[in-house]
Amino acid sequence: MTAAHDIASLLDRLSRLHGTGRRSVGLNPAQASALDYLARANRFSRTPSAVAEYLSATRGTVSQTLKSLAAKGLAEEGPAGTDRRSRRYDLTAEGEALARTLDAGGGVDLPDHLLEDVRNTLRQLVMGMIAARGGRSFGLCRSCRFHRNSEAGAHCALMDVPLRNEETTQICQEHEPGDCTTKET
Amino acid sequence: MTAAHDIASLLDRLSRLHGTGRRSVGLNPAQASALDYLARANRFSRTPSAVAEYLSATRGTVSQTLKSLAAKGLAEEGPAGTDRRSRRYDLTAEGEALARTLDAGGGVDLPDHLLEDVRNTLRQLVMGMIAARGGRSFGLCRSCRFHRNSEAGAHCALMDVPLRNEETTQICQEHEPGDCTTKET
DNA sequence: ATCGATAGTATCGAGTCGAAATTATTGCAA
DNA sequence: TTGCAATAATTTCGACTCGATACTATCGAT
Repeated sequence: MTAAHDIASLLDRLSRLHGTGRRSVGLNPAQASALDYLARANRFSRTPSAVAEYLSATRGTVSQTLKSLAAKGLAEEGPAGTDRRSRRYDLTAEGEALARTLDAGGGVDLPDHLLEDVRNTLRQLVMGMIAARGGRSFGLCRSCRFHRNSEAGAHCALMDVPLRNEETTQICQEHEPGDCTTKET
Repeated sequence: MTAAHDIASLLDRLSRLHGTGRRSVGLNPAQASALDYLARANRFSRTPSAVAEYLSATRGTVSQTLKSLAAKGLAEEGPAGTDRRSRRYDLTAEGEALARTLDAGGGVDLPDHLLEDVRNTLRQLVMGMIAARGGRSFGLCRSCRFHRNSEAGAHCALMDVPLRNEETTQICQEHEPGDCTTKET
C-alpha cells in the first residue's frame, strides 16, 4: 500500500460520503457540482466549455447537465459576448438560493483550525494534479498575473476590461497564477 | 464562502480529477472503487452489504456493480460462511492484477512529506464524516479493539477466530477503533 | 411453528458519461 | 474573397450508476 494509493482510496470514500449528502435536494452530484461552479464563476467563465474543463468532463456531458439545470428553472441560457458560437448559463434567483443552501450544509464538521489545514492541503493537492495534467487553475482574480488594481478600480489585463468589485472574488477560467501563489488561488 | 464549503468544492474537483484517470482501464468509477475495496478487505468484509456501506451506496446498486465485475471476469461470487443468505465476492487473479495496476497509477504526484500530510488530513476528515453519520470505520485489525496478539498468532475477539498474518493488514467491516486511534485506522 | 429482521436480487426511470457525428461560427491564409 | 481548418456547442448512442421499490430466501428468537 503506497501513500499515493492510500490517498486515492481516501479520496474515493470521501467523495462518496460527500456526494450522497447532496442528493437530498433533488440534484445528482453532477448537477450539484455544475450549480456550485456557476454560482462562483465570473461572466467570462460560465460557458459549457469552461464548466467542462473545470469538472474534468467532456463538453457533451456538460451540455446535458446544464440543460437539465435550465429545465429545472435553476439556470438560464443566453449568448456569451460577441462570439455567436458561445453560450453562457447564468443562475436564476432560484438557482442562487439553492447554491446557498448547498453551501450551508457542507456536512464537514471539524474544529476550525483543522478546517484551515484541510483546505490548504486539499488546495495543494488539486493544484498538483492540475499542473500534472496541464489543466487550468480556475483561480480568483486577485491571485492572477493579469490582475491590475488602479485608483479607477480593478482591471483585467488579459481581457482588457474593467472588473466590478464582486467579480474579483469569482472564479475565472483564464486565471494564471501570479506572484502571490500561496493562498486563494 | 465558508471554509467548509471551500473544502466541499475542492473535494468535488479532486474526486473528478481522480475519477477520470481511472476510466482509462475500462472501468467506471463505481467499478474501480468496488475493485479496490475487494482487493483490500478481509474475508469477513467482501459481502455486498459491506461494500455498500463502505461506498455509501445502496445494496441494490452495489449488487449490480459487483455482478458487472464478475461478468468481466475480475471477481467471483460464492457463499460466505454458514449463513446461506450471505454471498462473498473474491477477486480473480485477473482482478488482483488490475487492482495492482490502479494502485500504481494513482496520479497523485507530490513530495513525500506532503503525501504524508495529505494522507493524515484526509483520514481525519473521513473519520469525522463517518462519525457524524454513525457509519463504520472500516479499519485494519491492528487498530481494532477486538484485536488480540498471543504467541499463537493474531486473533479476533469478536468473531473468535484466528487470523492469518496478512489478514491483519486488510480492511474489516466489523472494525471498531481501539486505544491507539491516531494512525492506520 | 410463526414472524419479524436480514442478505441479496430484479426492475424501473432519470440521469451520467465518453465517443462520435453534426451544425454554426470564426479567423486565417492563399 | 474564397476556402478551410479550428472552435463552441449540441445531439445521439450504448453502457452504466443510482435510489426506490418490491421481491425471495434465510435466519433467529419466541
